[in-house]
Amino acid sequence: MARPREFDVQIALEKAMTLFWANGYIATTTRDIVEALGLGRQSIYNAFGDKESLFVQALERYESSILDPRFQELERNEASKQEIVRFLAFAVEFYDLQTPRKGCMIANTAVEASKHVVAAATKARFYMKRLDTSFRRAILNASERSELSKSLDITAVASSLTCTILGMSVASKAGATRRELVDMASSALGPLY
Amino acid sequence: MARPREFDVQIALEKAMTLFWANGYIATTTRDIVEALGLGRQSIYNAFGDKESLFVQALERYESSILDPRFQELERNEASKQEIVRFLAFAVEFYDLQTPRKGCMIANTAVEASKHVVAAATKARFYMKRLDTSFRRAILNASERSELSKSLDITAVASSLTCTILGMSVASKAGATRRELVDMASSALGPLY
DNA sequence: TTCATTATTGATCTATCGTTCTATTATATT
DNA sequence: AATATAATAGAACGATAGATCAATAATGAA
Repeated sequence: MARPREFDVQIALEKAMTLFWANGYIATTTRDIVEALGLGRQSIYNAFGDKESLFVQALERYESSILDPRFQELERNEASKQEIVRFLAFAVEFYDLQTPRKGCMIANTAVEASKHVVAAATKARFYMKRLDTSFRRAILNASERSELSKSLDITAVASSLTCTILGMSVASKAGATRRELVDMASSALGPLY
Repeated sequence: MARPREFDVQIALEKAMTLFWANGYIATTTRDIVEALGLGRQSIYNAFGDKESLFVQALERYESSILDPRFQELERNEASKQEIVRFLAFAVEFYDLQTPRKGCMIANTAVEASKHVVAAATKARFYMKRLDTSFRRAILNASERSELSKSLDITAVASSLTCTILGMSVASKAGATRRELVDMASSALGPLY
């Protein structure tokens, strides 16, 4: 009935995600996008709508392709101490190995884009809640298995771990060494031992 | 010999600082600046140079008027546990009471502007180092006074406190409650007790 | 085969970006 | 009082922002 699309929408979205992730929402121009995606302007507008809409879709792509896989273990019902440790260990790898350092796209978004893109503010808030909730659940499980000290303030530790993940994102962009990132993570895990 | 300036440079810089702090470097337009400062374009260019130069001066103003006073206690040679606790307590107030939440200007800069303003990247790196160094020194003092557990990894705890300060900045912008900020701070202080 | 529909291409739109120019105004020194 | 100097106000600059238009190409359904 109509002419078929010649490019893969998911691949294009992946490229847009990488671009926004590295450069932020505001600093990324539609010219940058056209160039990075290797497509015509109109094709991009047809497929994704305007810049803000593309950005939101790129954010969602980040959630599904980057975040979700990493949350999978931590969000299991039986997740416990080990899953928290593994999550933090992964965060260290994730942040350290980026070249250039891009940090966490959602954390970046909270800082940079939440004023201009309503959905970005919502997603940032939700991401923080997601971190907190899953950490909390895992700590609770560990506590029930008597793996932890009785006096542990579960709520506080969950908040602290969430804070650590966000802080590592900023620190990595500010040039933290791998060693520093490792220390941040391991020290935040202290209360669990 | 020449016509005197009609406005106070420091007051104008303060206004520019607040604007950049709230909206970031890229998203702040020269129109916004002209409007916020209540001055003519040319007067601003005369006094501060171009946008990037004004931004750097605003950053330096932030350091001297916001950061330095808060670092004063923590950076004393004899600073110890109490100064760390007070620093964190202040950070909670600082982040929580902002309306709207602006976080830390340097942390924001690390995320948003370090790609576009070389001086911003440098300052962010330096700020992180400054946090780390002063925390480390204070922990060392506390350790020498036998206020801490012998087995404490001083380097790791310093990194962790630094990470917490940065993380709280992001968290506060993402809508963290006061309670959450308090928990982040107090949990990061755990190793000191 | 025709036709409605959508993709593609690239030119083009208006608005706004950061910056500069021009003309005028106000002061300190001579 | 005259003059050199810098501040001020506002128009204007070229460049670029995000977005759209117009023309052409390619498909499936009738």
